[in-house]
Amino acid sequence: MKIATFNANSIRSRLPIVLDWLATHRPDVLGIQETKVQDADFPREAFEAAGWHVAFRGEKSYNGVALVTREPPESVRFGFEDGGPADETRLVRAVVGGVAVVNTYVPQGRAIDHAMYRYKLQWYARLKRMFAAGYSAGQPLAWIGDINIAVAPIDVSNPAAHVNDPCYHSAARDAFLEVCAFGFEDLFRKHHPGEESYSFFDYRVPNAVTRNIGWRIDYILATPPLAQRSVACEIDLEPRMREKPSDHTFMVAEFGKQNGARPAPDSVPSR
DNA sequence: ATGGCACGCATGGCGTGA
Repeated sequence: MKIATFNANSIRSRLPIVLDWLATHRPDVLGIQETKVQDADFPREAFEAAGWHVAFRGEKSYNGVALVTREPPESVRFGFEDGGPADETRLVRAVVGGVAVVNTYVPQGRAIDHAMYRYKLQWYARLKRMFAAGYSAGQPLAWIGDINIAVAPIDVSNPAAHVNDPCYHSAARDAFLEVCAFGFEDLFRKHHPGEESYSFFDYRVPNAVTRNIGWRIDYILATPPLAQRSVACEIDLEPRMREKPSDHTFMVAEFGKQNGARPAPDSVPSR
């Protein structure tokens, strides 16, 4: 099984790159963030013509998430259901091949003295409650997406220069780690301890990819039953080197067969 | 790396991203 994530920075602008990547890598599920398109204009037909299922929720210009799958997904739901802002264009979840998948576009935060930063911290707290209420660390569960945190110094170039950046500030790192305490393991770091690799490269930095100046802010996180099955997790820099790239690139994790064959009874999230 | 890019928009400069 393969699970992948990609912040597209406009799915319409990135359609050729996404369709090429899907055809080459054939993931079971690809979570996309920042589709930047309202649902009526989402290029659904292009995915379906290529044989993919796609579930999406977006808005004009901003945000937007999607799940692209080889098989029809089960139990697709958008947004929080906790009485706060649903943010349906930042959170989509489903069950794919017996694995629960939560795909998020966490708010970036703008600046640590901005209201959106407080909202970002609340977002992690809401995620923690959502996982605690609807899932178990004993079930195969993946939390994927643009999570907008470099969690350790090796996850951003020149970390000392970014201590007040909303994607590296200690309060946000702590809030992210609080969600991870539910039982998530960072699969890229599991397979590449100590490696300084990034998933985002600012357009404004010349030759950022070849100079390796960027951020690792996209993640594939897994609960123990799923993490134990992971055999690889890679950042694919090739799409970031193409013409008209996103500023992020793809990450993909591969999993071996589960022990036993059938999912645990609690593998479907409860309401 | 942060003046420098790219996105979408009832566009012709602006808000946003990270």
